[in-house]
Amino acid sequence: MREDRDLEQEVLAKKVIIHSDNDAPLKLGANDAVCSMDVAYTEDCAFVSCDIINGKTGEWVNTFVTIHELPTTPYESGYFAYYEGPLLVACLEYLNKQIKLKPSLVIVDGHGLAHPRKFGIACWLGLQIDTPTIGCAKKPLVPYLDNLGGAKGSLSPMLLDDEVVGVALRSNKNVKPIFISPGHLISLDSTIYLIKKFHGEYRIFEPIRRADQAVRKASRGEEGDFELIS
DNA sequence: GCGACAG
DNA sequence: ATCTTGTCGC
Repeated sequence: MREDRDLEQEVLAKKVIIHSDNDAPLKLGANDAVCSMDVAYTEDCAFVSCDIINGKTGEWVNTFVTIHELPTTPYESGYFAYYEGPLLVACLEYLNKQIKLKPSLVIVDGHGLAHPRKFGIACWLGLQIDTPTIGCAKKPLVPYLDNLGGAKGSLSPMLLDDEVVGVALRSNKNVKPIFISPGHLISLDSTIYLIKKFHGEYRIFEPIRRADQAVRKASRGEEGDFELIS
């Protein structure tokens, strides 16, 4: 009964497309929307945020928050996509209908390839929406080489049976690393390049940080720099 | 064997 | 994820 989902993840993982670092990098222009998403939960509903930045300049465009019913599937490490994934899809579908939003890249709070079966939530979402995705997590799920330098920008590979499936990134001086990995339709090099490019000045990737602030405020009934859609 | 385990 | 204040340090 856990074998089923493992098998399903292994099957779906084969459909995931990770570009080679030798392939052309993902190019983003001023008209490309880069969306970073997060979710907050209350006792009776879930709030999903979608933070949009300009794909060329990285400047903030807008942050939307949508409200949904709580997931019925319980959260389990390794099966995060079954819990939170459908909420992300629902939010994006809603924004597609309401404002014709079509993301060129989606960055999620969780892992992509850097997952025991190479199928983190970023991979799952990428397949669902047929769009490039990146996973950007605060804790590792697979081992990483413990040789990270202390300087901002230092990297060390995350390994799954000798295969590099992501990197630990020292996102700022003297802070714990964050963990990034490609989800779908992107290479590891492009993943690292884009995360560094849009990262900002704190430990957490700035657009994800904004998305987090937006949903937690919205879930508490507070106002902020976001549009609550309902 | 025991605990830890993305959010 | 969520329950939660001040405080030390860069």
